[in-house]
Amino acid sequence: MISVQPVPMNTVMLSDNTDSPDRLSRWPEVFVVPTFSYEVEYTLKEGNCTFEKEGKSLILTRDQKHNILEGMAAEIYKLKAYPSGEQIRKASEALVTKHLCLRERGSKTGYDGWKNSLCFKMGNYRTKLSRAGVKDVAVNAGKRSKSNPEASASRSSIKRPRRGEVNFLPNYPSGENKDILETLRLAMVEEFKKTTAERNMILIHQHMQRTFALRREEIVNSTSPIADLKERWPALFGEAQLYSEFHRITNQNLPFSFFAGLDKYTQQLLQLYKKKRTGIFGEKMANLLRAYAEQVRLMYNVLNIGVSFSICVNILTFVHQDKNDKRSKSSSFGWPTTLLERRLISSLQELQGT
DNA sequence: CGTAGAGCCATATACCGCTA
DNA sequence: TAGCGGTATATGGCTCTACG
Repeated sequence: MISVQPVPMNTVMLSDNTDSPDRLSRWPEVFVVPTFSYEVEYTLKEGNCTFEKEGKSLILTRDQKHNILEGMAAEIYKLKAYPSGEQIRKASEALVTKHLCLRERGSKTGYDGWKNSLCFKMGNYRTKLSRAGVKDVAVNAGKRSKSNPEASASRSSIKRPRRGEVNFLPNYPSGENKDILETLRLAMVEEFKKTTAERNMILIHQHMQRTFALRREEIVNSTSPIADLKERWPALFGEAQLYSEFHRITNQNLPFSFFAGLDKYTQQLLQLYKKKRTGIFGEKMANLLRAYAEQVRLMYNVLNIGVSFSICVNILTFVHQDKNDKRSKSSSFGWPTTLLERRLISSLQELQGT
């Protein structure tokens, strides 16, 4: 069972200071096609008119196609250095949806060719960026080949970007270098030698933000044991910073997404519990529901924002009713009725109704 | 106008992690 | 452990540009 200690929303959590690229959003539901060069935009505008009138697709010159692919690649790279096939498919679909004249007649979807071209383009684009020294792609480049047989094999001893790791290996923030960031790291280690009451948590949070690139570099490039990591980055193992770091890497709020995921299974959980309330299983379920309810209540109370309404209502009202049922049978469920609880249930039900 | 060089797209191949 | 899928890299072919 996780213990939720929410991160105050007025922290700097959403403003990563990680340079190049600032991946502050996850892959969108609908990919936003960028604006291309003036010449290409004009040609597309004309082409779209012709397509609407005569149904003719546009024939692009080499440079025009290059401009489109380059623009698309740059836009995709802002979101992810290594997009999945599905993500490239979505981008291609968005492209031919916005510019109907780019729809291919030969393919079933109308964008199979674009998808293929974008796949290759992303590969070439990564090579280009890697040669320019962009870290999150350069880390995987320069591996063994016919001309370079002595080099280590690709993908060996390297932590690859996982699904959801949108900020895999960011460059240092502009104006910062390793020495400056190392000084900040040491300052944090010093802070952690103080007592909890004396510790400057605001300073630690700010330093953790600034040193994100350095930390990622250490984690991605070296396979340091956890003990070393704990020694070098003690703040990382605190609950608030753990959530913040997760957010910095994936742009996702860990506790919220956990509860959102759990939300889907609430009904089944409750039905399961209703069917079997006795024995060890029933006891475990009761404990589980109580703990969830407590966490949800805590989150709602502290953050005062509406997350996971249905789970709140489902669990809290259920536990509340269940407790009353049990009481009527002179068996305490062990759940204290508080003003807060009653206020919360009614306010959640109100919100649910709106 | 012919040619060399550069840049780009696309293909082939090797390698590695993941999974059934 | 074999097969699959994803990635890096080398390279071929094409087009464009600069230059003599």
